[in-house]
Amino acid sequence: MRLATWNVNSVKARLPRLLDWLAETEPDILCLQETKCAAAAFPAAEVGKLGYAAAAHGDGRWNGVAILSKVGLDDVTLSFPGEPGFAEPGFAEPGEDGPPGLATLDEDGERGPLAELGAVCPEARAIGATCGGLRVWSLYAPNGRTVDSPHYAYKLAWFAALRDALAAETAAPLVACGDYNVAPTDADVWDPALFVGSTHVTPAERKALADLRALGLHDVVPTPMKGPHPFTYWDYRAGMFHQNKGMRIDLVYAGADVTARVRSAYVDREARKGKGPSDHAPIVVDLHP
DNA sequence: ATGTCGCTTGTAAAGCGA
Repeated sequence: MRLATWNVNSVKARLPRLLDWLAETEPDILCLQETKCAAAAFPAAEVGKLGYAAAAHGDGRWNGVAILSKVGLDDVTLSFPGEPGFAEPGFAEPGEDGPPGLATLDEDGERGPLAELGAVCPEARAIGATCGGLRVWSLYAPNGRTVDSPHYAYKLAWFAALRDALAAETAAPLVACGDYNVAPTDADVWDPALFVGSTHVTPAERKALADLRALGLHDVVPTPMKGPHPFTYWDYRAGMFHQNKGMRIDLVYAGADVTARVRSAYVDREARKGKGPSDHAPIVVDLHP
C-alpha cells in the first residue's frame, strides 16, 4: 500500500504534472492540498482515467483539499466537527475577509469566547475518507501570517478543534496527512535564527503538534533525497530550492497501527524540479500489507 | 529570502495570499 500527500498549489495549474506523477509513482492513496479548485470543477475524469476515485472539498479560490484513491473511497467527510472558519467573531473584524455579513462581533461589540463559536463558515481545509481500511485525512492548516494577526489565533483554534475531532477517531487505523504549516523542530527550517519571531516555529504551534502526537499519532519523518533535512517546501523566490533553503511543514501523522506498518517514507524532491513545479514536494509512504 | 507563483477582477495591471 502506497500513501502520499502533496500540496500541489492549484490542481488546475498542476494537472499535467499531477497526472504524470500519478502514472509514475502509482500511489494507492493521495492527499492533495491547496487545490484552489471548486469541488465541482475538480478534474475527477482525468484522474479517473488513471484508476482513481476522487473526493474534493473546495470553494474554487483559495485552500481546497482532496483525496484520490484506488482502494476505495467511503464515508467522505468535508470539514471536521467543530472546525472554525476565519469569518467568525473572534477572528475577523466586520468587513475584513470572508463573506460580508458573516464576520460580525457580538451585539455588544465584544468578541465572543472561542468556545461559544459555531462553525459559521469553515474554509476548505479538511477532507476525510476511508480508503483501503485506513481512515485518511487530507489537511491544510491555516498559515497564520504573523503572530499578532487574527489569522494566527485562528490557526491555533483550528488545531485545537482538529485535535478534538481526531481524538474521536483514534479507534480506527488513522493517518492525518497534509500541509500543517508548522515546522516541528528547529532542524525543520533551513536557518532557525531567521525564524525567530515568525509563525510556523512558535512554541504554541509546536505544542499544537505535540497535542496531536499525545493522541497516539506518530510523526512519520520521510527520508530526504538530498541533504540531512527532509524539507518538503521551498519558496519559489530567490533560488531557495536550488540552495536547499526549505522547511518541513508537510507531515504524515499516523496512528500506532499504521505506524507499525510503515516500510519506508521519502520526500519526492524530483517533483519540485523542472518547469512549473508546486512549491511543495510530495511525501510518499509505503506500508506493509 | 522578500527575488515567484497562482488566483482574482471593471479581460490589463494590480492586489492578495503564500
